[in-house]
Amino acid sequence: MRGMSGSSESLERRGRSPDAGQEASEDTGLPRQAWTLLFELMHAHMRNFPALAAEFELSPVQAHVVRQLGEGPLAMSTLANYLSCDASNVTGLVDRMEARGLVERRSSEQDRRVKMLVLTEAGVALRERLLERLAEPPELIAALSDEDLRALRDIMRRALRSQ
Amino acid sequence: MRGMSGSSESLERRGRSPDAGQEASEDTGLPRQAWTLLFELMHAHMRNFPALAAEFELSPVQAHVVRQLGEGPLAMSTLANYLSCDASNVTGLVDRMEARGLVERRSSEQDRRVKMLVLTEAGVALRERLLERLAEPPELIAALSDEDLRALRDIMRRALRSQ
DNA sequence: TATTGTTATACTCTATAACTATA
DNA sequence: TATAGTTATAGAGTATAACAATA
Repeated sequence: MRGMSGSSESLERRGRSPDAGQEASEDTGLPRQAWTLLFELMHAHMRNFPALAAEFELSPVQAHVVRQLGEGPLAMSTLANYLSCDASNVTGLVDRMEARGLVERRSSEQDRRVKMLVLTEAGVALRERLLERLAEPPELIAALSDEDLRALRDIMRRALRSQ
Repeated sequence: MRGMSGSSESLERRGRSPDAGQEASEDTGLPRQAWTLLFELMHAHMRNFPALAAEFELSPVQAHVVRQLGEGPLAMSTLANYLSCDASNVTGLVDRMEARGLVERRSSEQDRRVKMLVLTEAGVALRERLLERLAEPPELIAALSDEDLRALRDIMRRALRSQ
């Protein structure tokens, strides 16, 4: 479909040799080396995201909204914030998802300017299938050894802890 | 801006406890545990990609094209392939980038149906700045210990090797 | 006055279908 | 006939600006 594309090319300016990122003292370059490779893998995968969303007849953004909307009512302004987009876009986005019966607008009783979004029953069901699909590891990951997987999992936990 | 949003929410259906992904036998769930956490970090970061592209007055897709176009002439159809989009879109995309002086169309001499894309001098200069910017590790990664960074780098190398 | 959501407008990205020029 | 790129058209996502309702 569209979106970020994958690449087998390194981000390093020096070129694409298998050990690009080995230059300079290892310690000064270490975060950059690790990040560059991680970024490459990320883009290789994100390239498939629009197609994955399309499996559920969702646009990439809609898939993301369904994913975000799991934790109960969310103000439209909060959603705009999560999506890093202008509030005006959320109106049309929610219009389309509401027309498909995935979400509902409910006026807040505390502040009548605010409209809270909730998934419909159909939305919740779709979300469960989507999350299940998203959690399927791609080949690139599934092919790693158990030792690497354990290490990767633990490193990711430590990285996300600081969030 | 827009795009994938970050989330502090786990993909696991069971919930968002710090050790979601710990359930079941560790070995059967290991790829999924590692992937779920990696996916979370990916999305947290991809959320910033449109803003990063905008630093260079590029749309996300244009930024991606600049990145891809580093290895010399590329047929428009090949670019469409890389972008996982229809060839008709590449016409407009390249029109806009050509108008900005970033790329040039050159008719192939082997097959006069084909047009090869090359970065202009300005395009090359922009690409170098962009790659430099993309290679900057985000805080989440930069904060990891050297030991974790080394392990992460090596695991990513092994994962990408199988590509 | 400030904030929430909407509307209006414009641009980019995307898909499909029909077209052209080559092969 | 088949392929590479274009054009036409339509829909989705995005930004900015102006607006109504509410705080």
